Amino acid sequence: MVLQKRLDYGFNGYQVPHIPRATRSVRRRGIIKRKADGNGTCPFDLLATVAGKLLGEGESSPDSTGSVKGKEKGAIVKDEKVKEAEDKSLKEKSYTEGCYERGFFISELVSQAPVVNRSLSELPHVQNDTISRPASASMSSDCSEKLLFAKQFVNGESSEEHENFCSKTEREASGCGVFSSCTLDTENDKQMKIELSNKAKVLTDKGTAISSSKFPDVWDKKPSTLVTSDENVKLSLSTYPAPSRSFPVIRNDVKLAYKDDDENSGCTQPSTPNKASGAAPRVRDRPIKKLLASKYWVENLKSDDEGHANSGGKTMHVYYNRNIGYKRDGYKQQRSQRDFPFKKRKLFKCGSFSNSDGEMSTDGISSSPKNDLHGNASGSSKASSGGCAAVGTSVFSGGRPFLRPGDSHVKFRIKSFKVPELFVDIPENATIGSLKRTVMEAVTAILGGGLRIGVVFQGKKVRDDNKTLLQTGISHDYKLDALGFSLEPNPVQTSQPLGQDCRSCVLPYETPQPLTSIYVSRCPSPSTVIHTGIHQGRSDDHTGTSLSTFLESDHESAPSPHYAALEKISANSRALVPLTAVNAEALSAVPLRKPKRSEATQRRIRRPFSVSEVEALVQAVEKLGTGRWRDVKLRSFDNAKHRTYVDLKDKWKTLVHTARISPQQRRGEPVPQELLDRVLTAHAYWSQQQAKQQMKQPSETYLLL
DNA sequence: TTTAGGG
DNA sequence: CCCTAAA
Repeated sequence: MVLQKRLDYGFNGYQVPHIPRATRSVRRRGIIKRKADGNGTCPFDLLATVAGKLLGEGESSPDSTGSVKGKEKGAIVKDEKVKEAEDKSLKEKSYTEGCYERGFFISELVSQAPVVNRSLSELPHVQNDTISRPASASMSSDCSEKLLFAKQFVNGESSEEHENFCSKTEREASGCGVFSSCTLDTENDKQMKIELSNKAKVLTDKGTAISSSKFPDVWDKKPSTLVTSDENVKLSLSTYPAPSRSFPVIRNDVKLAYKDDDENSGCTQPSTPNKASGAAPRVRDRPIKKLLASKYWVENLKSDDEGHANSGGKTMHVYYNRNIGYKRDGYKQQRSQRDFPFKKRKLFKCGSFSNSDGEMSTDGISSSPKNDLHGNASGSSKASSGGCAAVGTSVFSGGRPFLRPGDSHVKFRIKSFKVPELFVDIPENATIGSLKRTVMEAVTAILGGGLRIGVVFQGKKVRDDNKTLLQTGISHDYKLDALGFSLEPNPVQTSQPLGQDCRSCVLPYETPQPLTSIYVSRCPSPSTVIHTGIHQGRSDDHTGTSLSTFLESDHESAPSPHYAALEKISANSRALVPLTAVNAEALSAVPLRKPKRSEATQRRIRRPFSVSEVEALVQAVEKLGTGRWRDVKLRSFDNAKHRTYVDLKDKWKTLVHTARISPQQRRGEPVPQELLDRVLTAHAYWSQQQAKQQMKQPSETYLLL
């Protein structure tokens, strides 16, 4: 759906602002302190990385021409259309074969209609396919959960690969996995879809593309390739919806993570390929590294991939099951264990907010990260027995309240925030750079807007904002009860973009469901940290989602790379931390709430106007003129609840501006020149009309006087 | 509530 | 997009 439309418009290029407006705003508001320069210094590069892999993998693609397209926008589409058919078939074939070769099960499902909002949980195995439509191949195994999973969507078809790290049996036997924490978010159909296009090339090779250690190579060799079609690659970075029986799930976060491992793997944008070697990497990799637990992690991650992608690989499967030491490969297993210590330590570093890099301004909140990672034994067991109905979004808290000598303050420590599912829909010919920015924007949007904090205490959601902590039961002396916070989308509903054709619509949180979860741990009284809390999920009022149970322990189990990956991703969400964490730190009267903005006045998420919307706007304005935004709204955006007349007015303002600047300076999804021309024409016309009125009015009044 | 503009 | 003065 998306693609077609775009093709119709015949443009291809896409430029993303270096620093998304939204980001700046957010930062300005103090939500995000860290600067996100389009240079790859931002933590979100991690995400981008995944895409990078996908893109780089296409070496063997049939339609790979090996050349790199220029930067010109538009005009590239024509030929592409012609080629599309054959390319498609080729790819399809290629992909299919690949899947079969690997013993994947391929299913075809057709969902022409944009079923974006479909509950993922409805179709455990094809959740994302639904979104992409036509032919999608989905691999699945007996194991209903996919711990790892990555996919590639091309031309509506999607190639994906799911990797299971455990079998049903395993899961059952082990009860709850220890890594529920790895879940970014599950049972959440909230997704973010981003679209943009660029010139970098992507290969739609087989599903294999995504996994396996060969990435680095491919990547390095071909930072960017060529594509002939305007296909989109969709990356779904999210947790797999937990089955009814929900188990902790680990997603392909891992994949995101490992890529950056290669110090110099060219996660760099096409334009800066050489940065790979030398000191340069530091600039970019550093942040990533911080997030990434360590190389060890990476290794493991890779291993995982290999192990699954290549059946014969000598990789190990890392299971994060504390109860059962399942091993498929002794060697690897050993290695994994060997690395544990490191991982743990590293994990702390990256997971803890105490990173003193100051970038996230979350310092000071946590003082003893290490302890935090080590769950309290009793707490752990308790947790596991609590039945992990892990739905994904859950919150925990644990630990003992920090008792202060004089007063009765409660300190909270939020261990981590998780970023909800992120859905990226990007043309194959998009550049890595734009992909990065896109993901960045997506994440920023999630973090910066439409979120509110939910508080769960003792398994119940605390809705009364006016209650005091004490009244609620949260006091400095409460036992091991869990206190949780959850990030939930604002009640603000989003409507579907104009009509059916939400081509490049950003699918924000259409439904109010918890987006993220936060792990909180009570600030440890001195050295004891317990962050194993269990909360029986309870349905949230209108959100219909439940805060699920979550358990976490790190005693025997080594932190999983997934976790690390998650942490990395989560790191970004640290942007959110300040709100709560800082408060806690400040230890103001009410540690949990930020009276002003955090709760009620959430900044709306950014929703770039699609071309279709622009067209509608232009058309309306041409007819109604400027200055009648309400009418414009009613006329063309009546059912786009998220577009207010002020928005339309603002959009028009920017459109006029856009039309006046050189194409090179434009950002975001390119607007057809034709439309821009109309904008200028209409603007000129109505300005003139207005001027006439101005001229007329004074005289009239004058005459009247 | 709408407009109109600056931020 | 947000915030607001004005209308």
